[in-house]
Amino acid sequence: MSEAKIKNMEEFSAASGISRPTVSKYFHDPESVRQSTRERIEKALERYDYRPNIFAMNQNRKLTKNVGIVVPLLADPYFAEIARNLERRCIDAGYRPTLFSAHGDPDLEVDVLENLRSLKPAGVLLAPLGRASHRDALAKFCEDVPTLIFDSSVEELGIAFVGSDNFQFTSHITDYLCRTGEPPCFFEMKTPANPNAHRRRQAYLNAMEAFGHQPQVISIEGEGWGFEEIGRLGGHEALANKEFSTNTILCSNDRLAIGLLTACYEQGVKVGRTPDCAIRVAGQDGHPHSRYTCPPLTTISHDYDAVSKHAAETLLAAIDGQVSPWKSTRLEGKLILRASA
Amino acid sequence: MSEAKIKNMEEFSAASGISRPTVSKYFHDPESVRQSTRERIEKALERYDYRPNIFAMNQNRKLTKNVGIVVPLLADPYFAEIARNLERRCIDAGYRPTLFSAHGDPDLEVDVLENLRSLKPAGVLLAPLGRASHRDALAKFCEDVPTLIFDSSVEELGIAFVGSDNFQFTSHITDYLCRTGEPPCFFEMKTPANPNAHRRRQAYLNAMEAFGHQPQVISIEGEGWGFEEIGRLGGHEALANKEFSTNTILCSNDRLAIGLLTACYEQGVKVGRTPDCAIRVAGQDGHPHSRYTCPPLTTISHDYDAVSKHAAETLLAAIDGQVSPWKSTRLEGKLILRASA
DNA sequence: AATAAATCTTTACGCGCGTAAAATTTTTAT
DNA sequence: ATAAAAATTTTACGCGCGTAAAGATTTATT
Repeated sequence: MSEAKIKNMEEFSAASGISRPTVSKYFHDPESVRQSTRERIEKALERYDYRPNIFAMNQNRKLTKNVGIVVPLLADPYFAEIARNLERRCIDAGYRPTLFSAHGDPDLEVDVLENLRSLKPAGVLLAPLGRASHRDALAKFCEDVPTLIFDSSVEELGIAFVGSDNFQFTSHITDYLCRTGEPPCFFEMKTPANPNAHRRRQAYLNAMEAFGHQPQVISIEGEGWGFEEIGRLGGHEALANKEFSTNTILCSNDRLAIGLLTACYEQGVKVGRTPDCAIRVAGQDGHPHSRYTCPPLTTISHDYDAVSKHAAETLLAAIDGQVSPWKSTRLEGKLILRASA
Repeated sequence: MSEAKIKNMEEFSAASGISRPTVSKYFHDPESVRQSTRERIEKALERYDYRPNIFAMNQNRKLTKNVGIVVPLLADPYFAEIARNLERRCIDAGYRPTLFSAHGDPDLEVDVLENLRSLKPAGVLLAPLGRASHRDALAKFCEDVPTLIFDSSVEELGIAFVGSDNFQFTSHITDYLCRTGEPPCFFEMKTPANPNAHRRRQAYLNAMEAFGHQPQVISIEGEGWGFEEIGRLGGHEALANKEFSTNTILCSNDRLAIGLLTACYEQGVKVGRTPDCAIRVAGQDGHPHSRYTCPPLTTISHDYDAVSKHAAETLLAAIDGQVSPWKSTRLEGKLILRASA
């Protein structure tokens, strides 16, 4: 394939017959050079597999092509999935995404952002930890780097927020549950990591009132990001104490529901919507795993594609100079009916 | 906190009263300068929050402090978990890890490695896709960059291999299953993505022979990395055709087992080790999710900590110049007894 | 205290590329 | 064909730091 080794842009420009500044311009944006020039460069690119030194590039460019993607917990397949989606969109747009996880730790979140700074990113897609985040550090970061907040909003930080409409989520699934059986009680963490949880509780209360039903919220103890275990332990306790006033339980999120399902199993409580079942359980998020619980989990799913598309497009537009006032976009979810409720 | 802004090492060296080359030396390795010098630098570091420009550093250093961590599928919590572990160890050792996922796609795997090259990494921790990997591209990469292969080995590539002892895994759990009930049949993918699967099948066959039992392997169709769905569909088919010759099923891995459990549920087949259950199901891997299946999954778990510790230490030692011949290390797993078998 | 060894300072160059300015060439418009 | 506009080439400098070499200083050794 390739002939003699090219070690820098100087040599490549000689080999391609195009001056170095023009070659540099080409690598910055291939569309910025005349078509005949572009063709000559690309022909040379096929002969020699030269690629500009990324460190030298980034050192001098005012604006790099780096994009940071930061999620609270990469071990959660929900975030892994959305991160994958965002990553692809950035690459396709000619950027270099780098993936970071706060691993559920607010201090680490700050560390990650601090490290990100040194990459001089053109922009950052950030899903904050939420309640536990060090708000001031996030705010300072957002001032310095164009940052789009997704998944869970922290006030009006960054250039915009893109996420799901938690009110619609909970209203919609509460409505479904009310129409198909006993009205649900609401199963949640007392001190949730994520502000979306509060919206969901409120939406549940609103919906129940609108339907003329008596709401019941079961708030369980537990700290951190081990939601399944928290749901399992809380579920055991709630079941043992017969805290559920109805046979239908709407969980604040799918991971909590997964833990609750395990607790139900361990207590011999049969879950499902058939007559032989004792209770119905539903989740919220459309977690990648929700299809494979036993019973498969009825849930309301994020529109992964739409959220990540909107998030990536908004950030990249802002990077390209499109200034617009801070805006919050919340997309609707889709009900996924399965055997659990 | 910080006083006047420092914008480069020149200014910082002036502020700290230490010459720039010595400061440079300090940032390369703080231990390489006299203690009194180190203290003066670190005192200045507290006053001014200067950090060397990472691009300028990497441009000139023969060896960067970058380490790549590449996994086949980050959306799989098993890999997310081990990646997190490796990441931490690299950071603690003073390196800058960057996380990559091939997202189950061999072409992407090559792209990732190609991109990694431009980061001039001091070393790479690579869990290859396996069977589908473009072997030649991996081999070429391993020649150019110190690469430690983990999780699943591809011949004798890289500086070493660290993973789990699949023979021990399967022998051990097969032994357990034989001692506690009917001997198991083996549930696997016909064309597994991962070479470990072949070892496990072979170990199953060996173990069954050693125990004097008739082995039975059920190889199901399915391509790609959607193991749960493959296991579910294959499970449905095997159940419908009554292919299982015994009431005990050992799955090649936990994700397959999770899918099989879902199939069992959907067919009304009760899983567990109590008398009222129709079959027992066991997995292999100690997948983070295996605790929360219904019933919770009996499995044999990787020693996550030991594997990542050994992997990171081996790579970092090699980076530090410790040359040693290629070596394969396979660590034993621990049986985790739960309700499913 | 004298010598050797280790460390630091000074000086200087190079890495690979971005980018600015002026001169030149090519393309487009009139 | 000619002028104007657009693109390219030439020339030159700078980015922030690594690193080498020679000399000066500090520390360790006897």
